[in-house]
Amino acid sequence: MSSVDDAAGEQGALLALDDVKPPAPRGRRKAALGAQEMASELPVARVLLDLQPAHLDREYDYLVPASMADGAQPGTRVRARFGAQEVDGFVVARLASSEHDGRLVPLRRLVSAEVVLTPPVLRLVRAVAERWAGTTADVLRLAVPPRHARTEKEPAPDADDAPATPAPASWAGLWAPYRGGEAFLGHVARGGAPKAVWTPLPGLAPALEDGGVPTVTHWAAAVALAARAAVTAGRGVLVVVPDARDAGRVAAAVEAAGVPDVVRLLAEDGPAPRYRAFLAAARGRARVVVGTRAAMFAPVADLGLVAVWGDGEDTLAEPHAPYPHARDVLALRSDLEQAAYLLGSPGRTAAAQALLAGWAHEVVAPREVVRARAPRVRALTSTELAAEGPGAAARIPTAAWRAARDALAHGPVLVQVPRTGYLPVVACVRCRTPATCDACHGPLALGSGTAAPQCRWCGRLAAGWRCGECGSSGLRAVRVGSERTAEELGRAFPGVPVRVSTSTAPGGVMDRVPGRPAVVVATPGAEPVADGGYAAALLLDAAVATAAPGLDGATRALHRWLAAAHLVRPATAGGQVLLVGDAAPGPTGALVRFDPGGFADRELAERIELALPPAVRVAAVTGDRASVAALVGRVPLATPEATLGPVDVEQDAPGDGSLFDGAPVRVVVRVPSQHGLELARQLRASQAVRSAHREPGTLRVRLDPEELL
DNA sequence: TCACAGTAACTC
DNA sequence: AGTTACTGTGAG
Repeated sequence: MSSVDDAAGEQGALLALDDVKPPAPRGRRKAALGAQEMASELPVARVLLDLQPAHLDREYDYLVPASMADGAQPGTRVRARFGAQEVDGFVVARLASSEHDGRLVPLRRLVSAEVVLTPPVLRLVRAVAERWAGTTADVLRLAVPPRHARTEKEPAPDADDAPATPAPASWAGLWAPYRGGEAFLGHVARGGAPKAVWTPLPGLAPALEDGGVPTVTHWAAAVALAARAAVTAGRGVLVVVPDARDAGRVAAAVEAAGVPDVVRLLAEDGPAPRYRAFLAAARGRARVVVGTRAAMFAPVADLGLVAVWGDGEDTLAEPHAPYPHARDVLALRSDLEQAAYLLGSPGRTAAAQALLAGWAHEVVAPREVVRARAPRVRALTSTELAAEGPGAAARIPTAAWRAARDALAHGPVLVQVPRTGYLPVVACVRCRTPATCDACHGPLALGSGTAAPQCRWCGRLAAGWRCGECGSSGLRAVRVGSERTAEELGRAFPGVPVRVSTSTAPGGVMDRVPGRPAVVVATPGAEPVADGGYAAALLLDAAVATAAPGLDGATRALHRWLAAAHLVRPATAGGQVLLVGDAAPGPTGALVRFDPGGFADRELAERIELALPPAVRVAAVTGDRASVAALVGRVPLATPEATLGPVDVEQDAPGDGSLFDGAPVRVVVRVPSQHGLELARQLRASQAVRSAHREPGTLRVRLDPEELL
């Protein structure tokens, strides 16, 4: 036994018996062997360790060496011995004594004296782990970014004590058209914690007097005013958005609204800027944090408002265990920290609608206001076009070409295409069997050159492809991508610039385009804002959008269409939206009426009827058959009536074939919402048993799975 | 009688 | 997870 352990052992015994005595070094022997002195005040640190196994998910007590007495405060990063290994952790409390009745071992190292895990965030982390049946360590990894030592040592930037400047006069009254809008804002300004699900009006905010900020969307300006209200009340603000572009837009709007100390927190900026922004929040310098998903855990001090923009975008769903969704994490957080909650989106998910059942208020504008601000929307379905003759069945029917041409005389035209690429999905020309890769069975796509089809999963070229069913070597397009669409539009409108805004386009995703005539081809979520608004938008391949598998296909499609429609001028200014292709009637009608709330209301009613989420709480357990059975077998709430499956699931994502040992199956456990937390607890307990017993195989437990069926 | 594998327990 | 302590059966 090492000298350190020896000393600690005696210290531990002392601690276990009576209250801690300052650990006076007793005897030459220990001093000679290098025993450490322990802190004289609060010599015990309770630590959350970064341990993977579920059954180790609890706190452990360590002795605090005298050298760390001041530094190892709650919230700091430490390293400690755990069994034979040394692991990272966070101090969560300093105590006079421990309840542990074994020996205590001293902390090994104070990694940094920076307090990075604040008490409110710790409470949130615990609540998220519980609610999504995950481990605290997993959630901590999402909540606290990796340390960047150099950034930590940087001198604090000169405190620009820029006082808040007045809000732009032209933005006054942005919330006035909404029922409950001014009330919400006032409540926030008085330091209250109202909760709102908000359907913003489309279009752009009034231009600023000083012209300092170009084209700000109405929603971003409205969010900025809400942030300003909370800051006025002396509290902090957190805004979570789907991507960096939106973060830039909101941050610019908040600054334009005269609010100082705005910080962007984006994972994609890289470790140093990310940690810098995180530290600014942790040190209380940032009063408004605008960021993407991971920012939902940002340690904003005295949080007064959390806002989530773009519910319905899949980037708000955390892809790492335990897969919490920003919408729900922030709802939880707003309750835990008595902060206001604002959920806004062009569309509305069933989950957002469910928040209106007793938790949040709906903030929407009356119909006549919506009608006055929205563009005119037409659905060019094939029945509607039947009279038109040959052009009706085309991907872009004659009526759409005509509308685009007319609109181009007045400004830019947005063309939304569901997919990037040229011909991203191809099939056998004769029997229409989808063309797949011989090597990995991934889908084949055709590029714009004359090159051979290429696998979208493994990248292999399929030169000399032949249909596995009929032997034909000819290919036909099943889907047309943004590149090919841009090419067609360029030919159709010679002299008009065609710009492509997609992740794979040469220029990437564009933030903004000028108000001059141009065709702008974009994939959903990548639409640039046009100065002055688009004269028209064409939403192509509508049927593709609503045919997406899963419960949320229609909701998602409607969201994408509305998001594009938001960028178009009002009907009174000639703005027009054309939905092209036969989509499901539900979302089509909702787009024409510009009514995501009504759609979500019907959607939720249907789910209540069918006992589908979010009307019920659902957990999906995926893995090899034996593991799934064992895990679910220990969950009392998983009664036969509450359990669906197991069903075989195919792992269709490229390259995650090795995730599970055997053929994966999935069991779905479905319980009434009020039993949701208990279900999560039971699943967590069962996973702890599983890890303690070292049951073989691989498993994934997911609450509120986004994709079902 | 000792060996070593399979297993149960523990880690502050 | 990583490690150790502890059963049990088997060859010598």
